Amino acid sequence: MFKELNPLLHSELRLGIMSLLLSVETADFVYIREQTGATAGNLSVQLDKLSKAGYIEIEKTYKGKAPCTLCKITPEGVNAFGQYVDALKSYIHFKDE
Amino acid sequence: MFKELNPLLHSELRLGIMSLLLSVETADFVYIREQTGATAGNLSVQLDKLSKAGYIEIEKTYKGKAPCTLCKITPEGVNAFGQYVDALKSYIHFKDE
DNA sequence: GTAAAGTAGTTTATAAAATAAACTTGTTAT
DNA sequence: ATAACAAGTTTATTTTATAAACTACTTTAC
Repeated sequence: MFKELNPLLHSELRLGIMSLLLSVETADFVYIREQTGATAGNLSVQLDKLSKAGYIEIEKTYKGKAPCTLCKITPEGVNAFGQYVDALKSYIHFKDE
Repeated sequence: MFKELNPLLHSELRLGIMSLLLSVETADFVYIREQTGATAGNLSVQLDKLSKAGYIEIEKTYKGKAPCTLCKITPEGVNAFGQYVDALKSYIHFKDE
């Protein structure tokens, strides 16, 4: 009846991160924090989870002398997101758009 | 950027319950348990939360001699669900259907 | 009739998760 | 040098989901 919702994606912040990364393909820590409104601590933890799951890749670089954490969605991430959306459709009937 | 996802609805089981009640308009405890695959304990707790939020109404009746807990979505529930779906669209681009 | 097994549901205890507060490391401005 | 700031991380706290254990009642078997 209802498809299982991947618990890693069924989280407001992680869903926002993934949604963002889907649209821009690469974003740094500060940008993600600003766009999602998350606290740095929370963001750090959630990025770590997504990274460990293989849904995103994290590269630590520098922007000038300041550290800069770059994030990028992986093909597995894109796939998992697609499946999540598909599962959502068993709960919700989307029309329009 | 991203709309807030009502935490009461952003839960796999509660979303399933609400989705179910939207389609049938009235369902009893056992039916909901079967359709969602939830354990009785978990279902009891989540129905209570939805009821306390005013999203569903619970009526305790009898089916013959056996107790029967009837659930029905309220207008506020319908409305909250609609807003939840709307918020989801800020995270996800739904096409088709 | 009474013991055993089953049904419907609740309460309570546990495990997992989200989140923020506190901290670390380095940098820029005074 | 010292103070204030930026980018993150680690740790601690609170919340939440979930299942296990329980209650109350009913039916079935002896």
